[in-house]
Amino acid sequence: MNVAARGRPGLAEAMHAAECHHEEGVHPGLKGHALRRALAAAQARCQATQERLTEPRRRVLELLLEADAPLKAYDLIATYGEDGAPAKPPTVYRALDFLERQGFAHRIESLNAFVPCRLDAEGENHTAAFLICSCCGAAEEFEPDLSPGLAAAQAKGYVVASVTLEARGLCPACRAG
Amino acid sequence: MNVAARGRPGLAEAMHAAECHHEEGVHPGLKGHALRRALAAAQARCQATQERLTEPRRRVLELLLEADAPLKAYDLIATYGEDGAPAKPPTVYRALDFLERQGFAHRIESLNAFVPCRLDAEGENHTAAFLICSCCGAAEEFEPDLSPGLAAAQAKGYVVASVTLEARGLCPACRAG
DNA sequence: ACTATGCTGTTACAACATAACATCTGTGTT
DNA sequence: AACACAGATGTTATGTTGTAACAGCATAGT
Repeated sequence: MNVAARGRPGLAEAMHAAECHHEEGVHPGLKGHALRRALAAAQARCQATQERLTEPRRRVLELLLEADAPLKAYDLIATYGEDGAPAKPPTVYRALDFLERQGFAHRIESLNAFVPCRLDAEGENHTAAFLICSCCGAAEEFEPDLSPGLAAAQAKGYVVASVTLEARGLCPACRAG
Repeated sequence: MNVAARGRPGLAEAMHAAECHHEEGVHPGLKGHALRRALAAAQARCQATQERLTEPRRRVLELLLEADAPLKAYDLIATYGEDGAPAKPPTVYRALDFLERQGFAHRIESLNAFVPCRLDAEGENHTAAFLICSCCGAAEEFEPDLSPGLAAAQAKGYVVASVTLEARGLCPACRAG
């Protein structure tokens, strides 16, 4: 893999180039005012919970928010420095751990990649579920209805603590194109 | 990680040792006659579809079937040789690709580990879903009811090709203990 | 100021996975 | 039988993803 750092590409561009020629997806990535507003909101939520949005955490969240698509840890590492200098891996992985704990970001297991949480989750730890486009690489978060699955689990005597749900397919744009 | 190869441990034992003292889980792992029968069934299904259950494929499937819990690729690599000699990584990864394509095995993304398919899936490519015990490491496959999630996806215009569903929690044994 | 706790920086390494290419094996064709 | 093709394997090397361990720093409570 190792998509170059310039222009902050992420997964989408790679898959895009390989497979189709559609316009970029559903989540344009934040810039300028919207970006600052999202970071300020995260800051505020941290203050409310006695957590600290320190510089590496803020920076990693910023990179995720700017991106159009899921980012790999090593994409974050490569683009971390404002001057172009890469971060050390633990810096980024620790920030990602924090962001996941706080619900600011999610890991997409099937991609080994990360996205900022796009849902207004003032509410606590929601279950993250994703629709991942095989063509353009975009990943859209949605609120799954897990009731049938959880019922099945309870019927077997399990106590479920968390659920990962990742669906692959084609987004509307790529399906049409 | 790197659990030693002796005794074919897998994930469960590692977590087990670390966290609790329950008896081994839901899927004892096949031996002797049951094992041979499962392998013969796989062989038969391959002949029916013009596929070849070659030696590395058969061996990797055998190791998965014998195990009590999900196995990491490098567990398979380490225990591959009947004489104790390890396999080369591509040997095992290629066999796993084949077994997944045929529906004989599944990858559990959140563990980077593999299990044999425990469902009588004569029927084609079913969606694999797992209940994973955080305590003993056992992973139980079940048939998820995806209708609500798929409906939501279609409502957004997505065409879903495949779904990954992994739930973590406590199995009945560990919950009780 | 003192100290406990959590965060950061750094080095080094472990764990997971694949590219590339040569060789072999089975199958169908000439 | 010889051939050629497709797919499987063996092998080397390398790429990608993730963490352990420890030293130093910052913040908040006493």
